[in-house]
Amino acid sequence: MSENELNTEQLILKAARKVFTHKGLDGARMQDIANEAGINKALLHYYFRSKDKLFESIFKDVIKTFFPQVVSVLVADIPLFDKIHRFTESYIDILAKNPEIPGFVFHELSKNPDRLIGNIRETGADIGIIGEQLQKEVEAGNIRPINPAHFIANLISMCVFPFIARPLLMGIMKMDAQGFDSFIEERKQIVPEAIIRSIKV
Amino acid sequence: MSENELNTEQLILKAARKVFTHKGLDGARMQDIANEAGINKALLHYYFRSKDKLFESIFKDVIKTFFPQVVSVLVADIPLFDKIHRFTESYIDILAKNPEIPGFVFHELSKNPDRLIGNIRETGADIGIIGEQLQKEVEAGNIRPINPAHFIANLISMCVFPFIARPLLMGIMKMDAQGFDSFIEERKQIVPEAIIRSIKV
DNA sequence: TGTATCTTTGACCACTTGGTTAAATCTTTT
DNA sequence: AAAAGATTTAACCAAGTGGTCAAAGATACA
Repeated sequence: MSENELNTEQLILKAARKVFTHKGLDGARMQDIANEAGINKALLHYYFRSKDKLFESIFKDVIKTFFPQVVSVLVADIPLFDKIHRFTESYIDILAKNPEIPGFVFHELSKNPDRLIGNIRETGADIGIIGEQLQKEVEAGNIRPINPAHFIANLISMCVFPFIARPLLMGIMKMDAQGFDSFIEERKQIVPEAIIRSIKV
Repeated sequence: MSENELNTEQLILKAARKVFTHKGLDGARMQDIANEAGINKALLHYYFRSKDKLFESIFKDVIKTFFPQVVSVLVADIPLFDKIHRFTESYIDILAKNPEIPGFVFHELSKNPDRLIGNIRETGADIGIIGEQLQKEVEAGNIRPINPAHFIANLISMCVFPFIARPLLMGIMKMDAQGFDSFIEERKQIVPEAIIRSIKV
C-alpha cells in the first residue's frame, strides 16, 4: 500500500471540505459527503459525532491553513514595495488554487460571526507590524500618510473580490473561464501597481 | 386605513426578502418567512407556488432594484474624475443601507451562476461606455492606459469588499459596529483618491 | 339577502434530514 | 487461534421539511 493513501478520517475530511466549501453548511447533506467519500453515512457519525462537529473541523482547518499563508508575507521583514508585490503574487496564487474558499469563509462568517473568536484570533494575525512599517516610510518621505486599515482593506479587496464575484465579472466583462484566468493573472501586475501609485508621494 | 399599509403579497415579499438575504436560500425556512410576515405557512404557497418561485421573485427584485442604481452613475455623461467620486459616494451609501445584499447575491450566484443570464443581463449593464471614456482620457493625456475591466474591478472591489468581509475586518482591525461605520464613511474619500492616483499620468 | 369568488387557516402528508443501533467484518493482542 | 477491540455497514427512527387540502372567513356581486 502506497504512502499517499488516505485513511478513513482523512478521506472524510477531504470529502467534507469539498462539499461544505461548495454548498455551504446549510446546503451540504451528510449523504453528499458520504457519497463523495465513498463510504456509509453512519461512518461519518462514527468519526465526527455530528454535522456541526464535522463542519467545525473543516472550518478550523480552512482558517488555519489559509490565514497564516496570507499573513506571513504581510508581516515579513522586507521593503514595503517588495512586500506589496510579493503579497499580491502569493495571495492571488493561493486564491487561484482555492477559488471557492473566500466565498465559503465570508458566507459562514456572516451567518455566524462568533466563529471568529475561536478561530482567526488564535492564528495571531497582528496588523500592528504593517502599520509601523507604513509609518516609517511616511517619515522617510517615501509615501503619503495613510490609515493602515484602509491600506490593507484596499490591498485585500482587489485581490480577493474577483474570486467572490467571479460569475458576475464573467457576465459583465463577457469573459469565458479561460478569459477569467488571464484576467486574474494580469491582476498580479495591476494590483501592486495601483496600490503603490496610490500611496507614493 | 392608511395608504402605506402593505397588502398580503407585499407583506410576504418583504418578509421573504429579509429571511432570504440573511439566511440564504438553503438556510431559509418557509416557516421562518411565515412567522416574519405574521401569517400562515399555507398562505405563502397560495401567493407563490413554491419556495423556489418565491426565492426567484426575491432574487429578481433585488437585482432589478440594486443594479440599475449602481450602473446609472457609471454610464452617466460626466467627467471621469467626477464620476469616480460620485460613483463611490452613491454606491457606498446604497451598500450601507443594504449591507447584506452583496453577500447574498454573490453566494447565490456562485451556487447557481445560470441565474445571471435571466436577470443581470436584462438590466442592460453595458461596460462599453466607460471603456470609451477611459480611452478618450488616455488620448487627451490625462490618465495612463488601463484595461477598463481592471479599472472597474478595482473600483467595485474597494467599495463592496468591506461589506462582504465585515466580521473579518472588524476582527483584525479591532473595530466595533460604530468603528466599522466610521471606517465605511472614510472610504468615500479614500477609495476615489486611491483610484484617481493610480490612473493619473 | 343570498351566492359566487377570493382569501386565510389548521390539520395533514410524503419525503428528506441528521442521527442511532445492533450486527457484521476486519485488526490487534495474547 | 481465540478473545478483545476497532471499524464498517444496513436498517431504522424521530424530527423537520416543503407542500396540499378541505373548510372557514371575508368580499364582491346579483
